[in-house]
Amino acid sequence: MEPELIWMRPEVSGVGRPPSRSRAEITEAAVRLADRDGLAGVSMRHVAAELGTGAGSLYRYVDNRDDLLDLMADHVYAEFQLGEPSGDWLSDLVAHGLQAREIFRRHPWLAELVLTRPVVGPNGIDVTEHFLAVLADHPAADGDKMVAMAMLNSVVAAAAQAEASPADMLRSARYIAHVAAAGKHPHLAALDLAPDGGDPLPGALRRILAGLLAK
Amino acid sequence: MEPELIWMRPEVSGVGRPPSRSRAEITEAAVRLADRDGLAGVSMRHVAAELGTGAGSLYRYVDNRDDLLDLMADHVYAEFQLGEPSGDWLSDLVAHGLQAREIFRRHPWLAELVLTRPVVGPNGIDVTEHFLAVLADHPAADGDKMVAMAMLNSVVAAAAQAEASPADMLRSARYIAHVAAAGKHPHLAALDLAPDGGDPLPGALRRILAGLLAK
DNA sequence: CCTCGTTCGCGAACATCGTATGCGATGCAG
DNA sequence: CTGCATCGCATACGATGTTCGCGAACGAGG
Repeated sequence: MEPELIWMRPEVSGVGRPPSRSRAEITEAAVRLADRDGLAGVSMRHVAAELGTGAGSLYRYVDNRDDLLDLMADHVYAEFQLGEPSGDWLSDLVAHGLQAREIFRRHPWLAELVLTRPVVGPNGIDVTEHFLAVLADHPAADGDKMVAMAMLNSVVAAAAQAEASPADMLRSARYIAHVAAAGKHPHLAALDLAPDGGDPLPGALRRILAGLLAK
Repeated sequence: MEPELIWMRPEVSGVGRPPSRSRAEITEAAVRLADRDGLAGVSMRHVAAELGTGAGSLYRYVDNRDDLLDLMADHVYAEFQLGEPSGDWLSDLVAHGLQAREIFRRHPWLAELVLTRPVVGPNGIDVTEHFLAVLADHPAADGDKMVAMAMLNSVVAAAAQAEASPADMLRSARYIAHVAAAGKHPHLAALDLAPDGGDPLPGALRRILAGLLAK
């Protein structure tokens, strides 16, 4: 009956026997495990084993598995290096997106998490604040800025996911080639997606952000 | 050892006892169930029960649960009404996005699915072909068109998800208000997201697409 | 019409999962 | 030193995805 985000609930109760572990410790173990075995490997039992404790004990720190996933996503968001805005908001945001890709590369499980749920822990909030700070002098409406941030995240996450599971991409490409060969989808058959060398992401982010936040 | 999409695998084998059900029948049962109980309610056992059969029997039609989810997503994509391009690509794409929202509203489980995996079944392919047809005369690069399509999907799916689970939105908003009150996030505290009446999505889609596909 | 080969439907089984509960141990406040 | 709230843990429960083996069902070939 407490539908509050986990960060709204106090970690220590103050009275009674003090806990032997912390949320941070559990989160780190879960992240370590996800980095090694993927999101599916993050079961309550495995996390508990990683900490040398029992599965049920985790529920003293976390209401359910979703809480743990929230903690994990926000935890790795601490890896963002949030510098001072340079005055060139476009370059700053593109750099921010590239930084996000590095984090997604270090933690391949993060993309799926970010696409499904919003990251609104302390670190997620700091990232949002930084994003808004970069755009502080931009005339766009606040709503549009938030949309731009969400789309920057989505694009980078989607790119990271494609990068992380090339087998799935090939499967889709094989099927598309198959139906294109049938001849009933001329535009699809005429698709030319060959990258012209180099990293396509920076240019894509530039165009997307410039388009979205055009004056 | 057959890493092909389910639509590449033949449904009927031609020899031996013929199956008593079809992929379509199973997919419809799964969709019906998801509409009623959400994605979590779509378990192999429940789907089987809906069809009056055993859980193991489904594996004659589908390799695993993910295959079934692929089938479901593509199945509801048949609800798209793909008319002839009007010549005004922007209006056509906005209308397409609003149509997508209607589908997401009818099938609240679809948003999560679309955000996680690409929809590349027969109907998904048709939708893509239609999207490209609308943009046939547009000078943008093919890659940019595909990015635009992905982002249109993401935005609508995200909006639909927010619409479908207002409780989660309120939880996040409550937390954000809490940290904003602490005073260390001035830009966040100054956020003004009040909608100025009316449906904000059409305008947002217009701006996004116009920005993305600007000449 | 009968037989053969193959596939089907199904029930049982297996490993694993998230989660609830009860109990003895623990450590701080007074 | 005592009281007591909280802790850690073992156990248990229901449900999940998936595999396997069996007998029944069906179409094709003779």
